[in-house]
Amino acid sequence: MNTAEATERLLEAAEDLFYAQGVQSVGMDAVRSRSGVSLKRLYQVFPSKDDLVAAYLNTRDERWRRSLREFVAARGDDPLAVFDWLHKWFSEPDFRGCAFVNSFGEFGTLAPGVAAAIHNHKDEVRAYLRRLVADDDLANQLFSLMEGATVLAAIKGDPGEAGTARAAAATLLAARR
Amino acid sequence: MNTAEATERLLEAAEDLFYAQGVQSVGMDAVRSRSGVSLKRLYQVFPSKDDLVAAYLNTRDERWRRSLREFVAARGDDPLAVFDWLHKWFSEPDFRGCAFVNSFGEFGTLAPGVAAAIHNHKDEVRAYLRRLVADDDLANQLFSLMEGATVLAAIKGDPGEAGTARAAAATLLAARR
DNA sequence: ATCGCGGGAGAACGTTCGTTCTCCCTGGTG
DNA sequence: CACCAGGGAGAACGAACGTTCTCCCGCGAT
Repeated sequence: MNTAEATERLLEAAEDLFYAQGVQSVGMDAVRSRSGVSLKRLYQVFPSKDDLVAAYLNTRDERWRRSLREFVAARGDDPLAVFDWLHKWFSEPDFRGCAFVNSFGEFGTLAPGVAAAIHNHKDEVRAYLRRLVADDDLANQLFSLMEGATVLAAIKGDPGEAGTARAAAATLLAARR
Repeated sequence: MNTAEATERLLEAAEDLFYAQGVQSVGMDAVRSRSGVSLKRLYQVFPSKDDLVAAYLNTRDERWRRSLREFVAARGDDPLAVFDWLHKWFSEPDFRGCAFVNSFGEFGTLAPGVAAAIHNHKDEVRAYLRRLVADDDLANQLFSLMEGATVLAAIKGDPGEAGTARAAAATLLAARR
């Protein structure tokens, strides 16, 4: 097994485990078992758990935003499509909320690499929304709705929060015309 | 020191430490040191850390909701006052987001006592908003805005998120008239 | 004064976890 | 075939943590 494949398998295992159970309750041994990559190799690729966590967050950020971007683009960049995508996401069987918000809950401002990844993710999403609606205030309001819907859907296990936020977003969009 | 005072001091220490640093990274020794209550007494009052955590969340829930309720009542139960209260909360120097959302990030659905406390808190807040606006759909939308603003204010350290959510709430309220 | 007991301080125990080390096998090279 | 660099499996190590245990003191009852 070469380094590239080991990296890929490690990130896949880390994402599955960290997202499902939280970072702190997953040991490096669990990552080794699920990935099939030896501990020695693991520590060659990611010298510490912090490095693995940062890499997990950054790869998840990119996949998550790409999925959202492509879905919305296929709907002619309609801002309301964002909330339809949220509904789809919330309905996935292993949905457990925003990985970045959850990690913030676990680490707060303590771990610098983690905090940087969280900030970067939220900044990128906000910038995307601003491009989508071309109105910074409105974009910020939609962002708040997105985050709130995600948190509540995760806690309640109810994808319907996406519909609530969508209706609010529709009202906000209509008020700007 | 009697049991009642020990309980009070333990809960105060637990809340300070758990909220500031997260539950998992605070050991029972730290709670003992800050509270000045011996370990023996600690385990008499709270037989396990889980019990202490559940008690922490439940006392925090009650204080938090009472503070919100009283503030909004003093403004004639104006729903927008909710967001002014949020701004005040976000501006506190030790603000670190919603304790319940953070705990959800740490424990997910794993710890039953914790999960129950989280559900209870969110249900109570939602019920309060429904009483305030007498329109369930609108209440749910405002709830989403509240949660989103809280998450973003915590991550960015910016109390201004309350103003963004307030503006959105004003638009939603106006649209219902 | 003596006894007994509840409580304080903190050592101790067993487990878990991040990280490193040991041992052995493999496979390519001369 | 001899050799050795590298990697796999997992033991080992040191720290941290939840929980329990030991030891001792002080105080109320007899």
